[in-house]
Amino acid sequence: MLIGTLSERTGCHIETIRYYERIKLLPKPPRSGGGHRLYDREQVKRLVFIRRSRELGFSLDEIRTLLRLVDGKRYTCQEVKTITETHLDDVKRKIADLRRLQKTLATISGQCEGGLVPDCPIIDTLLSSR
Amino acid sequence: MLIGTLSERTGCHIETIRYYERIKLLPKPPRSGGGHRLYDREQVKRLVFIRRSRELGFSLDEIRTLLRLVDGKRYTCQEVKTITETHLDDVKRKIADLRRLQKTLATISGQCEGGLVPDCPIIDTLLSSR
DNA sequence: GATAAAACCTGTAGTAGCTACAGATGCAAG
DNA sequence: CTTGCATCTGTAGCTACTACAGGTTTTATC
Repeated sequence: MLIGTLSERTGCHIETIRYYERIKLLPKPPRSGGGHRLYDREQVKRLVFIRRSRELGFSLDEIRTLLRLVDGKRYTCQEVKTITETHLDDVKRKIADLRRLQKTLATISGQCEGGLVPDCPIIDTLLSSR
Repeated sequence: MLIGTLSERTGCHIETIRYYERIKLLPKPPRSGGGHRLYDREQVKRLVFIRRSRELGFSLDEIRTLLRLVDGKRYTCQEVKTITETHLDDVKRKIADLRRLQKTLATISGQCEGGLVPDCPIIDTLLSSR
């Protein structure tokens, strides 16, 4: 299987696949006589794992750790669960931060009538130190 | 006022101030005989504006636009309000995305008992293409 | 006036996670 | 044999900073 096929089957861009190889998330694949990368079904599985994890917001570093656990086959549920829950806490914190932002933005946006005058309560808010 | 003082008064790191100058968010300040940057109160105001906008999640590009409007003094409330509301929509979208993530993560984390067996429902989820 | 310490200077490289080239090959079909 | 697509390597770009290294200026103390 050539890189283009792997790309289609996983939904990862070709450049991304080569990038993952460079940073050692994917092993160096064997090559054809002309130097083209050759992949098998095992690599499809691995790349789908990576992609799925990215969709869930795991960092490449967290994914590297997960893959090491899976590769070593000596992982315990506890290790995996800990990584997941740490990440979940991150997500929760981000949501809380964004909610606060949303509130402030809605407030200052609501104060502005969108008229033609160059005296804008939004700008005023941004200019005042707090 | 030297860069260290500006830094203290605005809460921006010195490196960040120089960075903002490099990318033309801040104008090049006059220099002392020895080449040190000299700032006045006007620049404190401008930098506070930038900082406050960053805290609200505006990108440097959005801030550049806001500053251009303020600098030109020919902005209307409508222009400012549009930028703010576009940004607010962004924030709302991010919150929605993260909520979905949170749900999925909580679900898969809940399926896992955290035992010692190397058969983990989290890993299983990540390995399956959907 | 000498000296030491703090603050400042420039320029460059690193961070995350890709994406986008340029310019050179490999390979298959007509 | 040539056209055209896929692939190759290597490098630079993106956001918004941060962190040096190695040098100079300013300020404080003696």
